[in-house]
Amino acid sequence: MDTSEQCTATAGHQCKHNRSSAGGCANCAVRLVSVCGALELSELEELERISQVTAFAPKTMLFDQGALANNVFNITEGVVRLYKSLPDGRRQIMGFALPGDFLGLALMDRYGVTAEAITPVKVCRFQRSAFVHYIDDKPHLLRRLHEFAGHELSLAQDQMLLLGRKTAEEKVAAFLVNLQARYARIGPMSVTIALPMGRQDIADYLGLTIETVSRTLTKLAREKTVLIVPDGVRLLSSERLDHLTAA
Amino acid sequence: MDTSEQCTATAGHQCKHNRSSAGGCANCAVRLVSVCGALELSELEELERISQVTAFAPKTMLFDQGALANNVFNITEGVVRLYKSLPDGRRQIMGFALPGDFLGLALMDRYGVTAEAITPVKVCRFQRSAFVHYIDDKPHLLRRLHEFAGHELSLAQDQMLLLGRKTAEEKVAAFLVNLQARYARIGPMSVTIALPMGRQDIADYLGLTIETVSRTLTKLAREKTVLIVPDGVRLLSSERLDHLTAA
DNA sequence: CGACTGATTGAACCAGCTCAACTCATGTGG
DNA sequence: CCACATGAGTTGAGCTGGTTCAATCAGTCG
Repeated sequence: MDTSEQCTATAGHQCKHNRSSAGGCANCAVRLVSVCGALELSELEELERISQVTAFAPKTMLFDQGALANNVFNITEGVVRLYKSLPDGRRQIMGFALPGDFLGLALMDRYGVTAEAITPVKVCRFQRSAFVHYIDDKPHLLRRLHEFAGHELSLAQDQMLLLGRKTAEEKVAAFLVNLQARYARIGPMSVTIALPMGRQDIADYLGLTIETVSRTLTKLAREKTVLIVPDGVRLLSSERLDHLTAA
Repeated sequence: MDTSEQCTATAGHQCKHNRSSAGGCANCAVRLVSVCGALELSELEELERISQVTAFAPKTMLFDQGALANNVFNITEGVVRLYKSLPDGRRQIMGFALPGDFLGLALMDRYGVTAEAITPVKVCRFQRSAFVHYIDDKPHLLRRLHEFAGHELSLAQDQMLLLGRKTAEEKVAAFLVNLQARYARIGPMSVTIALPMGRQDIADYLGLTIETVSRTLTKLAREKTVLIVPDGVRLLSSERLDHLTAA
């Protein structure tokens, strides 16, 4: 597997200040839902100067568990999986990062997880040192980062409850409902949920095996709770799903 | 069960400015490992003015999942369990808070978990609004809070890996080793680990049943990896435990 | 002493896992 | 255009780690 970053020193010039959606941060589609939403236009320009738009192909690594955290990232397009691995290959996916999500929130000196692109991904990348310095005299941005961290922590606790105490069916239902809600934050509300990640990723996120995920989805489809479509799922009975999710 | 707070409006006068270890914050045993460690002496005095030392008896509730987060807490003595419950009674303990730990770190408007004293507990309690105001012009304290939140998040991720992918034996071993490390931060390093929480609490923390926890401890004891003592465990083979924890 | 609470142990069970076969696209090169 | 890999997903059949249910044990308190 290609584990190198795209658009590094050798390729950086291709990307710098070359925003995907022309107009830079001010026109960024995910600005308001991202940490940048806390910034004034003048501050945005300053931030833009230390940012670097970078693209990652599917299955390439943004950063590796345990490596020095030289960069922090704001995702603008695509989906990233964040995971920890055990020496024998067991893997737990901590979450799927979507556009608007910030990677490196904790600002710690080493990455706690590995991040890999699932789809083609675009990010705003910042040198951590530059970003930390930028924050220094912007307590409102630090507050925003802290809010995001608090939200992450809350999600992590929900996930602990899920992993420790829920059944396979409840896990899969919660996964679908939560993903729907997250998509709704960055795009139109829809009952058709794209699943860019494979079944193995879903399994490693829910603490199940790929077979159990497959069987559970089939079961939900048999009872007309969902309809399985190519690369996604349509939620037919939110009622049933909500019941499974809450319980 | 008594779910009322000790030392509230009716009893507050008994506690206010009546530090357990005389001398107030400046002499606080856990100050340096707590969020207060980031403060100057003059700032400490100001903080002390908005704090209220409060005691909780075992099995009393500090706050309830979903309630308005009117207070934040800094634990100075005792052990607190933090958990989420499902409507049918299933419970997941998110963590055990020890002296030096801060509750309400995320500063969100509602508590995400329930907090209950396991042992007799003493805390410094702050009105959240007063605490947030106090922070306003102290970015170094906010940075400290953010560091703590990042650490919490990292622990939560370790716990997700544990819950999703580890065996009962690995879970119990990790629990003991981690608890040993946390005790060592606030007291002398020791191979004898107090277990103030019951087996059911350990089970609900590790995503197991009480019987499996008991059987696993018995197994570790049979093979001389640990020695079970009243209200605790002595770690006999850190080597074996570390091996189980890493794997 | 009896009553109660927490912990341990045993035995049967089962949700989810393992192993294996099969399906269904998608791709590829002869 | 077809033969044939290749990879992701599904399905089946049997197994097992951990649960469930139940009995026993060990303190502790009144």
